Amino acid sequence: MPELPEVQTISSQLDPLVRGQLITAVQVLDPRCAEQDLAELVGWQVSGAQRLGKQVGLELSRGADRRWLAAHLRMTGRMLWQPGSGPWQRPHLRALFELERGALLFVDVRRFGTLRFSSDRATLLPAGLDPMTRAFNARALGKLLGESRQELKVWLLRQDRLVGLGNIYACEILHLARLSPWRQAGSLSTPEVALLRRSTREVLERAVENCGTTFSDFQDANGNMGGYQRYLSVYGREGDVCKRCGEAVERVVQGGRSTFFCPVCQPGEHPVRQER
DNA sequence: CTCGGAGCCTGTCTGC
DNA sequence: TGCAGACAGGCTCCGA
Repeated sequence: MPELPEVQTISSQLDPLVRGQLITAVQVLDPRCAEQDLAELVGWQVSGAQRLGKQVGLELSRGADRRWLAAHLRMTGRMLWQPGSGPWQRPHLRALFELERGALLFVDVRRFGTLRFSSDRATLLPAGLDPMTRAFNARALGKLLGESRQELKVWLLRQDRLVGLGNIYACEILHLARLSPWRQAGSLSTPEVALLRRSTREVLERAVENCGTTFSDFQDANGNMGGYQRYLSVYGREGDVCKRCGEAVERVVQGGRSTFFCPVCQPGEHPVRQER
C-alpha cells in the first residue's frame, strides 16, 4: 500500500530514468483510470519526477508551457519503468507512456489508482501539510491538531491535515511515540505534540532510507520490494510480541480499519476487541 | 462543520 | 476439493 515513503522511493528512482525524454505515445488500456485524455501528453517532455503528496508526479514541459501528471497509486498501483522498446505487456496494465528510451507502465490490480494532469501543480496537491517539509514543526502540528476530538489514529490518516500517512505508518508512528490511537487528537500536551512530530519524521525517514514497506503489493519503479517491513513494530504483527516490552501486539478495528498497537507501550482507554 | 459508514475493486485467504 | 464470504485499505460520497 503505497504511502509517503513508497511514493518517495518510486519518484526518486524515476527521476533520473525519465528526465529529459519526450513522451512519444500514450496508451490507455483502462479508461476508468483517467478522466482526461492522456493522449494530449504526447509530444511533451518529461523534465523530472517528484512526489506530490501521496502521488507520483511527473513534471512536463513543452516550450515555455508546464504540466504536471499525477499518478495516485491508492492500494495496488505501480509505476514501473521498462527500458528498451516494446511491446510491453503485463497483467493489470492500465496505461502506458512510451518515452524515447523505454516506457512508464501504470499497473494496478484493483483499479483504484488514477492518473490526472494539470498546468497548475497546486491543484494536484492535497490540502494537508507534508511531514517531510521544514514547515512540519511542532507548532504547525499543534495548530493542525487544534481542538479536534477525532481519535488520533484516525486523524493521522486525514490527507487534508497531514499528507502521506496511511495505515501502516500511522500505526508505527503512534507506537514509537507511545501514544494511544484512541487519544483525542486535540488533547495532546505540548511535549506530546513534539514527540509525535519527532516520531513521524523518524519513522518516515527510516522507511524512505529502506525504500518503503512491502507488505503484500508494493514494488518500486524497478519492480523490487521495499525493505522497511523488517522494522515494523506493530503493523501486521497481531499476537506477536512487542519488540520494546514483550507484550502481545493487539489489533482492533478503528474507523473501519485495523489498528495495531501495544497495550503496554501505548496505554489508554480503547474499545473492546472487535472482530472483523 | 464533524463524523461514520458504504462503495469502489480484485486477489488471496479462511472456513464450511 | 470446491465454493462462498471475509478481508485488505485510500479515497470519495452521502446522510445524520
